Amino acid sequence: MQAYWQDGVAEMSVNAICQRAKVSKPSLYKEFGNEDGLKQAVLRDYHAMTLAPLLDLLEHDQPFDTALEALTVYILRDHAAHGMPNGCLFVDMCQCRDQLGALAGGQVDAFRQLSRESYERWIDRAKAAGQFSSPIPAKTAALYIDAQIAAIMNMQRQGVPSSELNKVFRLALSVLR
Amino acid sequence: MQAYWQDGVAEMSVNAICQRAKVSKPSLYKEFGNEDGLKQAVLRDYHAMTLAPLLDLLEHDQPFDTALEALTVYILRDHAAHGMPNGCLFVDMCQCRDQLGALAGGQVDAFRQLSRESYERWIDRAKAAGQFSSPIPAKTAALYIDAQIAAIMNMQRQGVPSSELNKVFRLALSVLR
DNA sequence: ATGATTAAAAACCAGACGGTATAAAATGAG
DNA sequence: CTCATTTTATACCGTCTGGTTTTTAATCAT
Repeated sequence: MQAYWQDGVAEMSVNAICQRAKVSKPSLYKEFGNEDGLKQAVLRDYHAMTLAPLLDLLEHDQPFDTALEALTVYILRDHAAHGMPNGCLFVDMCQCRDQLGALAGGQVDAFRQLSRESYERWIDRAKAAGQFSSPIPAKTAALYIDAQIAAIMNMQRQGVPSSELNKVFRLALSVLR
Repeated sequence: MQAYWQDGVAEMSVNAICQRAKVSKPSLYKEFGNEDGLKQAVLRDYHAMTLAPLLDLLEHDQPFDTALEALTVYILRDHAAHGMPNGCLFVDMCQCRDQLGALAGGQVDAFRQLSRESYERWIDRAKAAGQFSSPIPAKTAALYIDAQIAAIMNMQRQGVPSSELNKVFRLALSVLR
């Protein structure tokens, strides 16, 4: 996961993974079957570690603005300070989805749909509670949030300073308040 | 260009390009030197055809809102209706920049910087003319616009319907008015 | 029609890829 | 200690990659 996250899924070969993890190739293939299986396993771990906590923020029974601020803080948190590479492995996998096999590719699709549905339900609940007054359709807002997060992660990996990321992301989300 | 645009730069090999263009491999290498040179040439053509006209919209001496609307229309125009593949070849190349050689990679960097500078100058001019009242720094706004365009192009390639792209993009730009 | 020039087709090259078989080394039970 | 099992390292396989060489075909001025 570390290798894929840091250097990009498209850049890491199975050989390089084995070398870096100090694991023999047969061992890797016994554990994961093939490259596709490895990527799927990595993506599942990454989701549980990084994406699920984000979606979980939205499930707590808190005011929309509070949840939105929590999401903002989570997205903009300093990766390096937590020993994480910059960028988002999931966003990276979405972007090279065509290069993925059936397992990892399907997993990407599933997680993407899950995220968008979570955002949409969240917005719907906020609307029902009268905390989301704008006439933006929930589906559109969900797509919008998803796109903004991906955009920030892309910029983070490109090396845009976090002060700029802060301004851009808060600017983007200001339209939802 | 068509091949890279349609199938993704990371997916197209030199062999596949030759086959598709019905050109012999030695001819291609005589013309472009190597794969990196081919990609650079493609990117230059793509920029002249698709990116430069966009940046050119901003240079006309028209009110900020008018230019913003022209930009919106240009970004949201129907690719299929003009015989173009969905998505943006430049955005694709930015995202797999690490897989590019020195020539194409440098060209990507140059064009990216050029775009952001154009946006920034445009905002600065609008501010000076009193047509951009919000306190957003020009640099941040430039980064923001760049990110929004890339996000729309990514969604377009993912197959998000254009009606949704319209709503999302106009929502994103509404913060600049 | 012929001979020089150019382009294309095909085969070829070394290296890297994903994936596997085989042989050596480490491990654990009796 | 010994034998059976498992893990590892190494070498290997076929295929594909970017890139070249060689041979064949087409062009064209004379």
